[in-house]
Amino acid sequence: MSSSRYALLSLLAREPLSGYDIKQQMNNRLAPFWKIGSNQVYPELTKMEEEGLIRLQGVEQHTYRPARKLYEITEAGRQAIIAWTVEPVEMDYGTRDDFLLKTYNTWLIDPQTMVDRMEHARRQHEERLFFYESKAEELKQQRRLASPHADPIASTLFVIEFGIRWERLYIQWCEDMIKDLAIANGKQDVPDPGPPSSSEEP
Amino acid sequence: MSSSRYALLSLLAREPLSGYDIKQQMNNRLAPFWKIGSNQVYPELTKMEEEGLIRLQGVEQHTYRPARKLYEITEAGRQAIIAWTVEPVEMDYGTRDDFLLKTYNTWLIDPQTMVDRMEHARRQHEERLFFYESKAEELKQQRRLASPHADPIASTLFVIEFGIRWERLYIQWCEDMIKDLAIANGKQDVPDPGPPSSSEEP
DNA sequence: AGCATCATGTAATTTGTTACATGATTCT
DNA sequence: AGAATCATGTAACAAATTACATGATGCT
Repeated sequence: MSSSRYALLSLLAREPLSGYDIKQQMNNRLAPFWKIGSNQVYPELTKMEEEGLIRLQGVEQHTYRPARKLYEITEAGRQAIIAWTVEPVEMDYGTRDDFLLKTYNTWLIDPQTMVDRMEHARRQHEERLFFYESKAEELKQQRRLASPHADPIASTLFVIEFGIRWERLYIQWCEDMIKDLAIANGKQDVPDPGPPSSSEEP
Repeated sequence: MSSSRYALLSLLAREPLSGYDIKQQMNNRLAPFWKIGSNQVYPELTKMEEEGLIRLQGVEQHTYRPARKLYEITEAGRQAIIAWTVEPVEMDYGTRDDFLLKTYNTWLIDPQTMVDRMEHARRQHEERLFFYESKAEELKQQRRLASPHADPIASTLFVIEFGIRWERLYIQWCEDMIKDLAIANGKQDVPDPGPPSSSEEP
């Protein structure tokens, strides 16, 4: 069974949501860790309802727009998400990141072009870092200090914290590579592998 | 077009390889960043040959076993991988990590169980860290210091360096979460992180 | 004797992506 | 006027996983 269904259940374990809500939340909370399209959300919700993991809590009808179907998790669903969460994971080696793969090809590319790409990547990750940092601030306000380990917000903060560290790492790594390439470029005995010499192409 | 084909080309840009070699190298070099099954490798090689991006360099026949088909990259292939590498990437939010998703559900789980899982994860990442570190040492010996930016080994080191930092981050994050949960778990003893504490379920 | 390695591949199935379709409302 | 938002979904396609199939050799 795909983990995507458990991503849905993980959200529904916290509060009742519609399919639309779920998609939105993926971009605001689980954001960088899980993304899913409507094509997967709606059929999966139907399936999970049939299996009794969730149930329709109610339908909001605004006359002019499609019915908003709110789902809530059932006790069976709760047990299912707990059972899955508790299963030990084997680390997957399959984290695919295009930029990393491209970095592996640095030797094929004019250094200045590569530096440009790395600065581009760095900027993207900086943006996301800011996003996470403000998200984290916001959540820290809401956290119930009483029973932190049973508080969903504390769990969200774990994940956000990971995101923050990940973005910092990415930014730092980009900067360090840029430095390395600058040194290499500086020596300029470059018998370079050819193509688009200076500023821009494709 | 899937990036997987460019993973193949990235390897073939460095040296001629067979489909089997490619699979092996994914576990020794690109390891954590790209994985692929034989079902994708062989058909993709056929397709790329038809498109003129690679060509059959030779076939080694050992009588008793299947022919070993060595492929080499063509000039068209070289241009293709360069063009792809130079294309700016838009950061993808889709990095899926089951453990991160499970962490999001910490609040549902008995803290001690969660701590056990985090220790398990930490151990896995420690193993991989050691692997990367020794890999990096090995490669640093081979690096040609003359023109570092045109040296494929230097590019590999960029990627390995990322892996090293990533594993360190993961380990540190696990440790910090464990500490947090220990505090939450509270007044109890909470022995030092080390012995796999048994008393487990599913 | 039994299992891992080398080496190619195919088949079946599940996942995931991209695009499309509808349609009133509110924001710019 | 035109775009974005809310809200459901479907269809077509692309990609990935899992399992299977073959088969000699070498290692334990």
